Amino acid sequence: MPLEIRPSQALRLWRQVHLDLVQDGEADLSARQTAILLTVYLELPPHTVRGLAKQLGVTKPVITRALDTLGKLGLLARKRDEADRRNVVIQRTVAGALAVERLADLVTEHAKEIGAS
Amino acid sequence: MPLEIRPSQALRLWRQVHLDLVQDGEADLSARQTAILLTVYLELPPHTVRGLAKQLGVTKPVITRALDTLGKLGLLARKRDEADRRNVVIQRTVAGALAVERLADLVTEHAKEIGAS
DNA sequence: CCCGATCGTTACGGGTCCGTATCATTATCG
DNA sequence: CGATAATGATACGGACCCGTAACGATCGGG
Repeated sequence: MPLEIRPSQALRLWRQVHLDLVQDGEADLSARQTAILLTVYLELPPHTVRGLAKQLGVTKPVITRALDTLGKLGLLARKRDEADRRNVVIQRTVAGALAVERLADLVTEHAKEIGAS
Repeated sequence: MPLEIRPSQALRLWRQVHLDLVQDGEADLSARQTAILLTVYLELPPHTVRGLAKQLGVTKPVITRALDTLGKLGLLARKRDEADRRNVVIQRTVAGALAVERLADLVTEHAKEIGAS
């Protein structure tokens, strides 16, 4: 069964969630960083710099820098692939999992409130 | 009727929309910038720097800088308030309205696909 | 009129990020 | 072997953004 949502509801949901993220002092992630974070947490491993760059349609340095920042925030971790030492595997972290879970709660919560529009 | 969505669906929706925004070469807006943009387009005018700062729980320079960028992108416009010339009124633009509309379509479209999970 | 309050902007030092080009490291295959 | 390919990181000049503090412009009340 498809998820029914009207454009006006979609926008209100989008705004409310972003408002909460800002107000709660969460890290001010860009769309790119968010896309990377969620891809790592939702798609099956392994995740590499090259793979992410291809999926997002951006260059490799963009991914490297985003990983620098997300790593500094503790939301993701890098590990050398021992099988092929050219590769770097991007891994999840406890803090990252919590942040993603929190985002999911935020969305579902605001979705409930948005019923009547 | 409340909008029913499960956490796993919420995350998939969030990822898909962000992925589209990145892939389509849209401006890489931060959470703060998105919150400002949607607030201006969804809430009743007038919008001022001070009012936005209070709503988002950030300082005034944050709003000023975000308006610099969003203005440069053509998504918002500034105008001096002639009644009280200390104030600046933030206004919508055609390009901004289109971008917001496009975001709404993106969300509703992906919501439809996400039914079975 | 003038003095305090209010508004948005700017200055500052420091961090992040951009795209392009180049790099070192590692793997692969003739 | 050695040459080539592939991966992720780095250098670069330039742009953006941060938080704190100060600023000029404007309004309003005594």
